[in-house]
Amino acid sequence: MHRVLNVAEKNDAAKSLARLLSKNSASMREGFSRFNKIYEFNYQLFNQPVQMIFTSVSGHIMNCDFMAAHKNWAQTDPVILFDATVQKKVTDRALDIEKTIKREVVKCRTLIIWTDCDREGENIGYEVINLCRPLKANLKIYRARFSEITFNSATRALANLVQPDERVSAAVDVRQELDLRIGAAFTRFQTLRLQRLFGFDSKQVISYGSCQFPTLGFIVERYLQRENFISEPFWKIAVEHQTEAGEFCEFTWERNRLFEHQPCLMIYDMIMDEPLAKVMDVKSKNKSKWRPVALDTVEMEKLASRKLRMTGKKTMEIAEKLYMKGLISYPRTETNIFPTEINLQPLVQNQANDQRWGAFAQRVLNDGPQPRNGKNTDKAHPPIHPTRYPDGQLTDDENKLYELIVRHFLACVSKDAQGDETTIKISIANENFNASGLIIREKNYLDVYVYDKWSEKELPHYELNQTFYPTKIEMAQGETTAPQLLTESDLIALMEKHGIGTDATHAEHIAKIQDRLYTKMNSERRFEPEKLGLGLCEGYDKMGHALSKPHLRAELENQLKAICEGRANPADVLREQIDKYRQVFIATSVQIQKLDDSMTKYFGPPGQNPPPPPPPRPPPSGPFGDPPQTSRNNNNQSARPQQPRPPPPARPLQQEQIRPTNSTGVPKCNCDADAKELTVKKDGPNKGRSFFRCGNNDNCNFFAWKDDVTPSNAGGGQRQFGDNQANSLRKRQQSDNDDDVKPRKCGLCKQTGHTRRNCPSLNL
DNA sequence: GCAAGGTC
Repeated sequence: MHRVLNVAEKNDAAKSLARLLSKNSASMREGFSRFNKIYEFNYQLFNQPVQMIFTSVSGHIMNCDFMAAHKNWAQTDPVILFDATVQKKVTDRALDIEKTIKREVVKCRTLIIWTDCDREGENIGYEVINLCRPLKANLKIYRARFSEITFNSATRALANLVQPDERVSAAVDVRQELDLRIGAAFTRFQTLRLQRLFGFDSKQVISYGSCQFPTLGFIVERYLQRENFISEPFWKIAVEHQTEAGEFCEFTWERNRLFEHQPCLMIYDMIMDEPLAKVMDVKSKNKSKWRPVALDTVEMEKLASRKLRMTGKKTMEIAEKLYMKGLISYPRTETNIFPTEINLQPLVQNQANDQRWGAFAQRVLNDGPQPRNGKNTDKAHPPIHPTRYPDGQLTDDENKLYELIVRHFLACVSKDAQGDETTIKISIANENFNASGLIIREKNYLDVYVYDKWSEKELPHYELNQTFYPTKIEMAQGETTAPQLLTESDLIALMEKHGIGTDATHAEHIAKIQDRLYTKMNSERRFEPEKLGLGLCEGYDKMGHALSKPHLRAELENQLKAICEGRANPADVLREQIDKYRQVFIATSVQIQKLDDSMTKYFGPPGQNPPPPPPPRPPPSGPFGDPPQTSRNNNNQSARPQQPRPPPPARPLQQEQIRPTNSTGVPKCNCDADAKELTVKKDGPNKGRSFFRCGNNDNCNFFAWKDDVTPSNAGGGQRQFGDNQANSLRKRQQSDNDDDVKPRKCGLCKQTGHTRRNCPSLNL
């Protein structure tokens, strides 16, 4: 009988595939590796009986590295590493696996590759093929393509065997070689230089990597955005109403906020002239809050970070343990679609006796589990889900993560929450304000998914066209606030978005840049760069090669895709990329002073060992404060941040309306003379308020309130009144300030020929 | 002593 060697990416897959295809009749024996067993059974393949031998690797069994001659850091000029010979060979820890495969393949006529159907899987397949081909003449080689490990999928793969895809594998070879050459060259160069100049410990590696550096870059970029942030004031109008029954309702302005004080004040004045609110629209509609989509690795890490305060790395370690105990499915997956082959019923049933969520699981069983699926599939693994109920003790962390996975799973297969949303639109003096309320009808998934909140808000009843006087109309000042530092969840999302790392590795990159002392998680669990991270990013950014930005990696990713799809030749891509990075490397070594200067800012001048204490906290004058004096470098400018603090964005409207003033705070009028300060004498809300007019020309229409041209006084006003007071307030005179001015002018812009109602300045 | 990618 012919023998067929089948090799999967890991033992677990080999075991499951053998079990499914043999209908549970496979026998197991040991190989050389204690983790990778051999499973055997008879099968009908190509219309003839064969003996199937299933075994596995453990991911990659080979690694790409330099030859011994180039492994010595001190004796190798790093630039050579762009051209030095590299070789791929079996790693020490995979020697046992190699031995098993070599022993088994010589007994077989056919080799079938069952590695994961992604790019790395194809490459791992070729590692196996390259091991086997020299040992057996006329070995027939096939690739099994399967989207999940189920009977149907595996049977279909065997009935439709294809050839392995050399292009896909070649793309991975290109990536491996580039990552190695670039990583090693920059790491050795900067480590040796910074150790020598700034006295870092000889054991402290200052690494560069095409994933770790952009990850650090995200953190530094956000940090600098915060440091350089300039807050801008804004103004808004808030309306509140308390009904006679005592019910309370807050309305928000449809314009949200304005960045200029004057126009906001004009509108506010207009509203205060006629503060009668009219209900323009009352809408009520069903609103659903969607249950979560099936769980993939990225989402699990983000959730665990936000809800369990667990780092991505920790989460993956614990998930791995749960997986090894058979409690959850494979935790490294990009798939958030449940394959139709998976029977969800028994998986829900497993949870039905739990005290915490058993009753909910029972409800799901009664309705029939209906997963909410996302849009991604890696064609290798299902979404993360519980596979059985624990029968023994779990650690605290294991319990927490298992609970998260179960609750997410049950939520995903249950029903969306249902509610009724009411929105009320009112208009006051042609300005619109909205209020919205929510009543939850059915909590559904929210009953089990304790991580989501949906807050109810009840509104008073309003009738269409009803009018009322608000209890409070307030013009409030606020200011824009700086963006927050990144959480781990933010960081993972950014990496995902820019294609930095894979679902299996981003937690490792985040851990690595902390190990390297480039960044740390602060007490609020947000990432702030350390001096070393800031110095490195700033230095490289000044050189202008965007090494700390994600674009280079994204560009490589596009080229790899082109290789996979046959649009690009792997050798060409490799050569181009190596040439490009060699150039970047050379340019970097020419401009390395820029890195030294940035490092000097944080670690003091070079040549001192050990490094001096850090400079004092930067003064508020700039993002970094003034650089310390360097003994070697007289040109302090070079150590300054290259980007000066940007001026606040110009706001032309504001400049027209809030006039520049002279040293005593008096503005120029329209005929360019110093304006004249007057005070409102007439009784009314503005009595006693100072304003400016042209001092010498009746035809000059200039007017400005004094508190509008005095920056320290630019805040908003606040007025409160009850319904009974409204009449007196809305009768504010538009000519309060026009004591001695004829003819009457617009109360807003002080021009003649129109009134507040049709003032052109309201066309904001 | 270096990267990133698999996996135990």
